[in-house]
Amino acid sequence: MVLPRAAKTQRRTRIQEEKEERILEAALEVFSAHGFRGSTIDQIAEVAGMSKPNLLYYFRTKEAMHRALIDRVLDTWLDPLRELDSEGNPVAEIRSYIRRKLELARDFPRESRLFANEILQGAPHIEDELKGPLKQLVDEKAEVIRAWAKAGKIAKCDPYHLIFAIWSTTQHYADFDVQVRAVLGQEHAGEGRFDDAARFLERLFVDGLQVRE
Amino acid sequence: MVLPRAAKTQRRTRIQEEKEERILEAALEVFSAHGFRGSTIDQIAEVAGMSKPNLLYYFRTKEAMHRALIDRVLDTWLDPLRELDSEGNPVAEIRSYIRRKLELARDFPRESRLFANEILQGAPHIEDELKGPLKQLVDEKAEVIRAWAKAGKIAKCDPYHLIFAIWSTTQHYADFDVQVRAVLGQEHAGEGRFDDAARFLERLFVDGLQVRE
DNA sequence: TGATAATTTGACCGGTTGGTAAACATTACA
DNA sequence: TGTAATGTTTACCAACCGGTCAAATTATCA
Repeated sequence: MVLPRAAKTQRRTRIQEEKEERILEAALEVFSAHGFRGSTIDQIAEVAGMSKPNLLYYFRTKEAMHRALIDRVLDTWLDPLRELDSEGNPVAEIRSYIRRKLELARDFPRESRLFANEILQGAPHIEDELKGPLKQLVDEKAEVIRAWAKAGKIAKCDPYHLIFAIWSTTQHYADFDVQVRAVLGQEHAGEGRFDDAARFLERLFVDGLQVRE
Repeated sequence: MVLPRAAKTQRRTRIQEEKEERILEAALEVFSAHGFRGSTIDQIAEVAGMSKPNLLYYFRTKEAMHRALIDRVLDTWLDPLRELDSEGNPVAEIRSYIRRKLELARDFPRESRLFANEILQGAPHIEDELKGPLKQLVDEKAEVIRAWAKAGKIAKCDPYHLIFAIWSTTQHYADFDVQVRAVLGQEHAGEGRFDDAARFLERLFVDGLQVRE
């Protein structure tokens, strides 16, 4: 039989799990570096150390690979925001949200670039995720922030734009890494830039959120 | 004769100027939406309303189009930073820098995305510009900011990361527009989000830069 | 107006790319 | 062990894509 393609069987075999894992790892490497259109199945196959038809045995199309990858990575990507705790100390919560996001940018830049590529080009494959789960989560957390402001625990500010500002400043160090490196030059080539960024951003946001008068 | 290709002649004809203009406008539309690799000459030709060989009469290769486009847009893109005046009032200067960058993101989102696409994928075509003119300009302006901090006119902070933060927060509204729209939802679909962003960002940075104690 | 240069186009080419078909190899399991 | 299901590979195809060429059309100007 030729068809099953890991769908008909109830239980996934050991080989299926291993190979799908290897493929998605390779797909992350390639898609995050060149975008969907700029990536080829051959490139992914080479990184995975498998033949092209073999990849297509596990994922019927290039789109299916991309989709599976996005589904897998999206949850992890949103975890830091989910952890924002309405019961905690507001300023401390936001500070550690920034730190977690920056750690993600440092440790998982490929995941960040995967989404950046996608959104930059109009989010043709993840529009539903943006308008559904993402919006829902942001709405919920924006309400938490708004409540903090109302209670006088942080300065009044637009919670949506605060979240955008935290996203953009932290992800910048993953998505625009080559620019950051180019501007900072050789002397800051190490990972120290993330510590500098953390210090700067925590100060910027924490001072900006302090209640005035 | 078949060859000239707008190079042999000393003076560019009216037709040459018009057509090159049309092509670069179309190229901006397409490259900014799909990235270099994701764009095809046919797409650009269709947007420009010209035939593919006709484009290639004015620009020998796809790369030449891209290169001409980047050269043309880069200067405009860096103008706001150039205008940062060491003689002016520090806080006012930074505030108006933010405002100008945000206006650029609102009025020229395609130009922003053009660079974002390029940098995100490792800046294969503009590495020299990043390490040369861009770094030079940023170094110069970082020194201005550092001097302001040293003179006690603004809070001490890492000037490079301050510039990165301003870049990322403002360009976010151009580069990740679909995400911003998706999260804000229908109700904020108009251009009002740029005014909200301006209010938020000016407050964030200005408060964050106020000298403490 | 006529000749020359500039511009435009349709037909085409070779390489790449996503994807398929079918033969072959390996694994799981009764 | 035998056999059916699963996994892998070779050869291949059709569409696409960057770019060329030569012929045809249009603009320029003496």
